[in-house]
Amino acid sequence: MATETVENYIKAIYVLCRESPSGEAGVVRLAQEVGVTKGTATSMIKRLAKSKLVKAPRYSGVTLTAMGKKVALDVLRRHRIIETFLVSTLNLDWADVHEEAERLEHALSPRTLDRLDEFLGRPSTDPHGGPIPSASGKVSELRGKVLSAYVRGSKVEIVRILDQDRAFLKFVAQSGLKPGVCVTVQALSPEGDSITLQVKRGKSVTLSSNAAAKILARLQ
Amino acid sequence: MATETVENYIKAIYVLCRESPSGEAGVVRLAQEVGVTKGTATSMIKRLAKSKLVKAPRYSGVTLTAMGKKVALDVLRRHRIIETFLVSTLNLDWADVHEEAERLEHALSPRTLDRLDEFLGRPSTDPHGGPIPSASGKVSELRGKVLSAYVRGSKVEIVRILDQDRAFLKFVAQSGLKPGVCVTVQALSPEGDSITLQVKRGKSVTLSSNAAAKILARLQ
DNA sequence: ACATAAAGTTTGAGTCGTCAAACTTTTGAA
DNA sequence: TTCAAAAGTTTGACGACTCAAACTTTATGT
Repeated sequence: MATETVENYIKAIYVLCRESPSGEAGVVRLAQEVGVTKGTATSMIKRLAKSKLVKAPRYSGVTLTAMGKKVALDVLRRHRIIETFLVSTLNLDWADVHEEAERLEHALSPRTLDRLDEFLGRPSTDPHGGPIPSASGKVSELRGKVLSAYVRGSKVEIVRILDQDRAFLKFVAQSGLKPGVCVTVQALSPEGDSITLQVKRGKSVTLSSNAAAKILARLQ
Repeated sequence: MATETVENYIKAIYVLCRESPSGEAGVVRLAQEVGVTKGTATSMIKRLAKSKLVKAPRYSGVTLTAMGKKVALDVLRRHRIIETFLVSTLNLDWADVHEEAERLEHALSPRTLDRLDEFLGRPSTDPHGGPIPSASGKVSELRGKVLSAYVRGSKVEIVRILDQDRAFLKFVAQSGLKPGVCVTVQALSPEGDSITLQVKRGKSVTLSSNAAAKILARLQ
């Protein structure tokens, strides 16, 4: 069984690979994500490579093996089910649950996880719109484009928030941009590098394109 | 903050002190409880003593300091609230929840614990009848005597199961001796070293006095 | 193209929690 | 009372995970 630390590295590598265009995770970013120095990350990567969880050519990017991916999806499943529980059953703040789930995800037996999943009604996404991998390790990455990719006048539904940073989530919730909400692209300002959304009549929000790139939406 | 391992030792010491007549925990029993060798237990006790969580005169029994007791009650509170959740909300088997809670109890933030407690309706005991310490660290040890202490004909209510062993709990549940159930002492056999209880009309159970000493009950 | 910054690796050391085995103290039964 | 067994302690070693700092390789900007 993978240790808690190993699970954390694997999960971080998975996330980094997803969001990097090359599909590889860098050591420095990984170290930062896990909260260790780069030397530590390097030596852990070596161990992971030895146990066939990652591929890591020297002085190059890290990628998960099939085995590694399986572990990652398993951890992610636990993480997202717990987040869902914390928000929808215990009414914890949307922005706070990430760190809490981070700790709980390593302590759940498969049986308990399944009961929890059942109790929640087998949800398909977590509160941030992140898809919950199935028990057999399948994820349906939600179709949907980054907010900044739409043109003026588009009516779109928020589908997912990609960034788990507390402050950002707090802002997003404040602005009423939770998954499921429908908004209209009111203005695009290339000079101002920003996008303005109408959330409902009379209420609109302006985001930097950078921020808008962390929010996924789909037409209609 | 006490590490997970430290919390486990402290909790075990608390439990052993409760159940030993001298009020002290022995190293061998402690090691057994925590699942390590006695040498390991000794060295951990030293560390605990250094951080003022236990008193441990050389070659003598271990006891908790006020600080240690506070930690113990905090862990116990988490443990019992989680057990309650697992049984009453997730419908996990009565006999299985102990080990599960054992892992989860170290991963809950105070805020989440309180929400969980609220969700459960602020229960005062766990599914085995163990009292749940208050957030401020108070326990009301349930009044009630060991089953083997009653005389023939007594009508008593099961109050608590002291042993957390899976097989024993399984047997107890099977026999219908959960906390809250009323039974009558039908027979006492000093020769057979056993006690027979009538659980309901037509159903009776026989226990060794040893087993009966692990079940607490109170009159009427 | 080449200097240098950034990314990645290595080394040496430390902490935590553990074990096995040798050792010492206490205890209890003959 | 005495001496073996039980309880407790010490020692030396190990694996997992970490750091700081020195080092090497790769990428980049002028």
